[in-house]
Amino acid sequence: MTTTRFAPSPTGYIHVGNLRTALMNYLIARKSGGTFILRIDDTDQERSKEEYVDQLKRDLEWLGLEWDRIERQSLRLDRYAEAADSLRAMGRFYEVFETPTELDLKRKKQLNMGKPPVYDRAHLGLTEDQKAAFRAEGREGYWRFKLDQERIEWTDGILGPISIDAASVSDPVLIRADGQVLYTLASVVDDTDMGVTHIVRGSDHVTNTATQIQIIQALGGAVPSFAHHSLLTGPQGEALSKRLGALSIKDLRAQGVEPMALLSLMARLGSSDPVELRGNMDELIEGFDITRFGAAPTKFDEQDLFPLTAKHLQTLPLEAVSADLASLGVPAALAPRFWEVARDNITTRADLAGWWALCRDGAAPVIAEEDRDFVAQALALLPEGPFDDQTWGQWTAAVKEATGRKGKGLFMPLRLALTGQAHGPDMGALMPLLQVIRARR
RNA sequence: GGCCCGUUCGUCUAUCGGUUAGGACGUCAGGUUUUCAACCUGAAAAGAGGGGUUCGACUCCCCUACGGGCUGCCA
Repeated sequence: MTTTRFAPSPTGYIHVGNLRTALMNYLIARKSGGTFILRIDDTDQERSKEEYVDQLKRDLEWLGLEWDRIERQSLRLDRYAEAADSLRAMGRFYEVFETPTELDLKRKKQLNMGKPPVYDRAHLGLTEDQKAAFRAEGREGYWRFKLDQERIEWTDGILGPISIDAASVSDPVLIRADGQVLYTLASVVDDTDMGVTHIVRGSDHVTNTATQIQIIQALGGAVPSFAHHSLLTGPQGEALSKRLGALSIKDLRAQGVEPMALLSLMARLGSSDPVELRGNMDELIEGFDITRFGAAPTKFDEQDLFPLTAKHLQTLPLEAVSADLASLGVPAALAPRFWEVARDNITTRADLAGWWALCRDGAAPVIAEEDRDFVAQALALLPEGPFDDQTWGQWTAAVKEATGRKGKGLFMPLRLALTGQAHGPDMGALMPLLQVIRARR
């Protein structure tokens, strides 16, 4: 039974990078008929906010990533305490008293001497008397996990064989002086308890994985299979973290990006499979393969979302946009034709407003100097409204007859005069919707 | 500084020693369409640099450069 999880910490809005992780885990679970858990990693009480939890759920719902189970770490504190006790009992946990300032100084010294900045285990064998002395100074102890200093190896689902020497990593702090359980421990306990079998996360967790494997083993859990995807960078290869604020799911949604466009891109970007618009979640699941992803950092350009959004909108039936049309004030009787005409010419739903304004109010005509006479002559031949399906064909035929113009030289000036734009819907279909011809006067 | 990963067309990438280095997106050019778009066809476009190993290297090894990550009493 495959079980995956998405474990965001609610300290901000989720962004495209988070989505990529969430989606991969979701697709793996769905592909195998397994379970997808949404786990709120809210052990950090100071930074976690309920507002972010709510928005996170809204984002996932909007995207259609349904979770089978939801968990919150803040509700599982006693489980972490039990795990800590058993680590203490087996001698893998030790209490230390260095202050952040002392640790910082130590690291700087090590760096200056050209040594790796790894915790030196100075407080590893502290006696009870020594601990009491530190406490007498007003210090509070916190707890580190004692790593076995051997090479830790695993076969990563994306990176392939990875080998990290535990000696190059500091013994991780798992419980803070104030008693707060840290991510490294909470995550491992949860993954084990919840039966998580596959973990896909960003490659920023690679080193964590090494230490977590040892913790899982110490606790007697089964080591899940890990896959670390590359991190997204901006179009120039710059770290995306600087712009992540602007790339929240919430904001992309506000910009008019459609869920399937976003999902289609994120399920393929960085893989060797082509990015192609998928119509629904099932197709996405069908076409997903984690082994196709590469280890190199992946450039992400949010502009790529818009062509996909446009393409997606073109596939939508009237029902999918009728609410949008109604709120624009498009009469129900005109809605089917309007959607037919407009849908090939919009990037986002918001663009509908412009086309409707054109139909309702007409457009400021654009008439080139050399076409002035031609357009005037043509307008004289344009019948009074309302127009129908035949109007454009009959009118242009008459204009052709009268002026001798044909092809682009015939049509483009008329398009510009009527719509003010060189690009736009099929004129024949648009004519019946045009209620005002401003070029006429 | 240390550790881990990476570097092939503009972009995402294929190639598990021998290929005209392939595809997708984008770009450009034609074509089709009495207009726009769509569509069809075609084209341009790539192995970071230097050493090895080998009959032969994009592919294996080493070095350098560059990019990303980690190096927290954050996640």
